[in-house]
Amino acid sequence: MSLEEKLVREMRKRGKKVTPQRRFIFQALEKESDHHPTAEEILHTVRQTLPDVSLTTVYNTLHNLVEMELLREVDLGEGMTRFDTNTDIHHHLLCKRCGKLVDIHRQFRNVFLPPEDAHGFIITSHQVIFEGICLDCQMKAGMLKQ
Amino acid sequence: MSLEEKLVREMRKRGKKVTPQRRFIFQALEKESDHHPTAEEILHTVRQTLPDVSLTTVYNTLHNLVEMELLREVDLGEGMTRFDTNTDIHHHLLCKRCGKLVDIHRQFRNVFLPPEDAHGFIITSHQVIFEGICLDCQMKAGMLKQ
DNA sequence: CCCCAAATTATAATCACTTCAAATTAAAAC
DNA sequence: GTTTTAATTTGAAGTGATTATAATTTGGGG
Ligand SMILES: [Mn+2]
Ligand SMILES: [Mn+2]
Ligand SMILES: [Zn+2]
Ligand SMILES: [Zn+2]
Repeated sequence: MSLEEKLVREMRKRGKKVTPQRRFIFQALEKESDHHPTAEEILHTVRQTLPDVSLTTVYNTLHNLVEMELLREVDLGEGMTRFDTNTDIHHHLLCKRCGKLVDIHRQFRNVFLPPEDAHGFIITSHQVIFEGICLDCQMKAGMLKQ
Repeated sequence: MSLEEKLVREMRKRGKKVTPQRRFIFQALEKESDHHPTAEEILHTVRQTLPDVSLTTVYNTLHNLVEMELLREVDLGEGMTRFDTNTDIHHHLLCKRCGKLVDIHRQFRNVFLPPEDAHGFIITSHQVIFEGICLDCQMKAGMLKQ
């Protein structure tokens, strides 16, 4: 089942309308699922086939999906929010130079806060963010030996 | 040696001027060091004794300190940047309800990316972010048994 | 005490995102 | 198929944090 089909079903299941705008946004999410797109990027992709969609609709739809827990927001202090269709637990690796963002599927069993370190918080999630310099940026900077 | 003294010394060491504005910003950072203040919070504190400082100066000074690696920016997607005078490696615990941000000084030895998972990146740092609900917010929401 | 590069300031601009109110429309009811 | 209506879409205006600009002031070396 494609992501579009899945999201259409989930919308229907919750009595939400399936508009053309939403379908194309779902398609754009599927097409760009590998690189954690921003709302603007989704808008740009959707406008290639539906030139009059508004940015507001894109934000509306993305926020709906987040609320429905079918989409995850990833915010790493770059000044804009990225969206992640992968809602499984996973972590991220960010290039400080170009902003490239890669999934890390490794588990870190060790990452757990025992009650005495939790300051009374109820802990609902955690994420690990690695930062560094990607291959392309090492290349551009002439950082590769050999 | 107080934080103010330390920062004044570091400024002098790099040939930077020590202005009254900067001194009061250093004092504000020291005073608020426990709660990861924003630029606006620093501005507010400084204005209690120096009512005419500009927000621009606060941002300038904070960014200088970040560049000098004497201050760390913490951005967790709350829409504004917080500043952290603790530049040692440590992690954070964030309340999703009220934004309270607490330091975690525990080490997670496990958190390391072996080359085969690093996608060719040179990894320069990592951070763990825990999210949850703080005691105060549990209280307000009547979530505490007993 | 002078000098001037560095720092400060007010103002305007930017940028991602949100709000709003009017126009459109999906889909349920007939 | 037609009607109905609440949900959705839309462009325009608004927000809030941060940055840019350019004129004014000043710390600190000589
Ligand atoms: Mn991801
Ligand atoms: Mn901290
Ligand atoms: Zn890169
Ligand atoms: Zn809280």
